[in-house]
Amino acid sequence: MPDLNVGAAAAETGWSARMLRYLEQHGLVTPPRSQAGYRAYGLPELNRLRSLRDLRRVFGIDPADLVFARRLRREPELRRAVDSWLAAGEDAGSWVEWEQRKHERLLVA
Amino acid sequence: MPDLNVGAAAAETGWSARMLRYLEQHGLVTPPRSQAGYRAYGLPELNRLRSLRDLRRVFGIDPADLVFARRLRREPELRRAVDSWLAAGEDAGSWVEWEQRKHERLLVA
DNA sequence: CTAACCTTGACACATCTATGGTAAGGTTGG
DNA sequence: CCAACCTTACCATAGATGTGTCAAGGTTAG
Repeated sequence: MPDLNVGAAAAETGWSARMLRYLEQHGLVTPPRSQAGYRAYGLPELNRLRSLRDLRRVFGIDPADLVFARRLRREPELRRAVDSWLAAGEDAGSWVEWEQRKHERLLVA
Repeated sequence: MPDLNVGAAAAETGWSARMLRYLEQHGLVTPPRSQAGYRAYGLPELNRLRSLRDLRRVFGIDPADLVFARRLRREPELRRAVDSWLAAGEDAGSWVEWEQRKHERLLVA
């Protein structure tokens, strides 16, 4: 099976040609180009498009989420910051939070 | 220092009272409530609000990003799916992709 | 009791996202 | 050479997000 142009790839994967260009613009699926500049979707890109569609259907995630998830894995500082921020929120009732709060507890009670 | 009401916490952290309620609505900073239902921001919440402000300033992330990052760490299936989808995209020029593409390469060339 | 808080809920609005369409022009295959 | 693709670059728009403000009513401190 040869590479597909944007229209054929759209028909094949259930996206619109417009969205294929949109996804490329955001770096999510970037097919190589023919010499004339035509997008050439091969097996890797087609699989990527299909699984992206599944991700959306199953988990309800949108392209912006993927873009952010990519930032998380490309920027270790961001990842660490976000991760520790979230971790601090999961410890409701933890020892640290209890220690931090007990003063106010006394004052409020 | 006793707990702060929403207005005082806003003044203290640089957010607006409106945004504090908004952040609570999305589960990002959820202070305990007084008996009358007043939000009571203690040290943990104030720190959380300040660091959230820093996260935004330094990395340009918005609340929606945090909400999604929280989904990533709470839903292992989602995390695995997103992670492997992204991993598949980072291997431009990898062996797997080269293997997958060489057929089309031949046909297109 | 009153002023100054707080509560929820609603309306408003700018901005961004996701998507479609359309126009002007290049490429390709019969 | 012509039909049917493709390209980029716009304009439009429905829905979501982020934020302010206001109204009707409860709470609290002096």
